[in-house]
Amino acid sequence: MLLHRDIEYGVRTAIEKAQSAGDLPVFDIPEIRIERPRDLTHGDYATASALQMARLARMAPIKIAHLIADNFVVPDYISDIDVAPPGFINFRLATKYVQGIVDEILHDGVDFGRINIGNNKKAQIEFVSANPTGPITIGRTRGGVIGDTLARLMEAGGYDVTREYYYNDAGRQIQMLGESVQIRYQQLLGKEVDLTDDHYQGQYIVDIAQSLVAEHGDALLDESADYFSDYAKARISKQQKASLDRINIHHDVYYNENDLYSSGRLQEALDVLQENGYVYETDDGAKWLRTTAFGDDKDRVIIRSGDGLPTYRLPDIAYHWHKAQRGFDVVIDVFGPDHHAVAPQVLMGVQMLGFDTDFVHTLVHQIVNLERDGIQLRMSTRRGDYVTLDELVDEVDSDPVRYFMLARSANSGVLFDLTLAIEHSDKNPVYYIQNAHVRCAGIFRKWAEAGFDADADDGADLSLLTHERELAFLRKSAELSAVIEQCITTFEPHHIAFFAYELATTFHTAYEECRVLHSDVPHDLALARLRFYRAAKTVLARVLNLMGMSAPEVM
RNA sequence: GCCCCAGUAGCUCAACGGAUAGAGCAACGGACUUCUAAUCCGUAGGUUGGGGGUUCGAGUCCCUCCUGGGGUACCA
Repeated sequence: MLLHRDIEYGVRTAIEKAQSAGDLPVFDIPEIRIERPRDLTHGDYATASALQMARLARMAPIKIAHLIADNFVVPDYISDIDVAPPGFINFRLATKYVQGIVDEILHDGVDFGRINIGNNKKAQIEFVSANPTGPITIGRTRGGVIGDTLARLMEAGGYDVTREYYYNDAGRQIQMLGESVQIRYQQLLGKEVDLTDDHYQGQYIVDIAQSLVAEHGDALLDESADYFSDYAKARISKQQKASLDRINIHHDVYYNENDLYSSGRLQEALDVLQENGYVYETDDGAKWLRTTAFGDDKDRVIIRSGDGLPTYRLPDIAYHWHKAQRGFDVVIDVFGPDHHAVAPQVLMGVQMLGFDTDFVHTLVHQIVNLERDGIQLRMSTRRGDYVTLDELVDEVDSDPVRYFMLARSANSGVLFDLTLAIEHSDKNPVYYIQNAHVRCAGIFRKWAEAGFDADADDGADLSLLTHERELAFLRKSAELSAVIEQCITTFEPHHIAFFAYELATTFHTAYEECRVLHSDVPHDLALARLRFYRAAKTVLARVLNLMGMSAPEVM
């Protein structure tokens, strides 16, 4: 249950009651925000709504706060309500309720924290969408982690989520890919040909050419560049999927750009744009989209002058047009900083086609830099001098990649510390968090080794869980639903990473003082605590899973 | 030039217009015959880039300037 929603409802009802009794003047009640105060002395939940309403009510905020508190019907999960100057209202959870969170966790298991704000609405998240012209880079990796984590969170929030990858298998870049492989192939067979600056320079192109030589010898010398591009993109795409699999990222739909051509959808989009009067042609034969009508700086070319081929914008517009037609309630595009400028233009195009684009949210993230031993690595995407996802996973493993790519606001850059990421110590948040789960597992191992029944904690007396630190962990656990909600409504999945760390901190402090297998712990208390650690293990695993990370039994 | 992002503790970063701006690392001082010290407890550290404004209340909103990063293709 989302307690803050329930409290919000209670506050609203209290205000309405005070209004109808004539104690408060009648006004439209503004949005009531229930917060989780940082300071424990301010309770578990708090609201500043009395302060916000002071002007509307033309009354002192402290007086309004008291009226709300007096009219608030106290649910059984709340033990205390305080009014604090200048007009805050603080709510404290009842200890019995907090103890009962153990049962709630064990009952819900891997679904703990699940909420139904999505109501099974259809959501589509497009992420990674790297061109099949090279390996997945660390920049794309970040988009992948952000997109996949948001997908997991939205599933936990009751959405029907489709993970989609726009597979760019047409156009000039693919042409360049084919030529690059062809030239390398010819070079390997002794021909004197050279790459131009527009071609792909990476070693992986040579590797692909070498495979072709190994398989076919010189039999492909008369093949067109298309042959080479078809081969290369299939092979690169397969490798991209394998790379993403290493960090637990999988897509439900690969949407091929080529399909936009073969289905006629691209032509249809162009026709409708023309019918709607948003396209004009210049003397050189280029066709322009009148994006200035929607506030753009200048109009944009959608059909090139020389060969009459579409620029990337037209298929992008046709693709998003199709997204609008496919009936998604919400569409999220996860883009890197190199694509952020294009996004508005695409949405303008969709609007020109007659669709409202409010259902689309563009989530732009900033770049990733690497540092090792405190020294930042210099990378340049041009010349193929970049670090790939595979190299990163080879060096630091999957879990640190997932965590560090996530644990920053998308608006901030990530400075990925390669030295820290592989460090097995409390300095490394990845191990700090996972170790909490390992410590739980350790208790159950020792319990079994001591010869006790594995399920001895069934029906344990949870009212014995009175240690402040145990209760603090349970309070923190109960915040998971609100964190999931926050991540979804703000499109900011990084909050779950910070929550995971906070959860681990409250765990470790409890673990320090609340022993199970210790001679001076009474048997009843030991059973209650075993129950507690069973719940803790469940929550920790749940949160790690939401982040796409593993929950190890031993480290 | 224009657009986007950032500027918060020595460093890396949080903070849904609210209470004394928080964590981690680094620094300093403590705690292991322990269910894993891969941990815990404590101390210190700030004019939230500058200047205006809105508000009962601004790191957060508005204007302006400065600095850094990214983008500004008939490539995607």
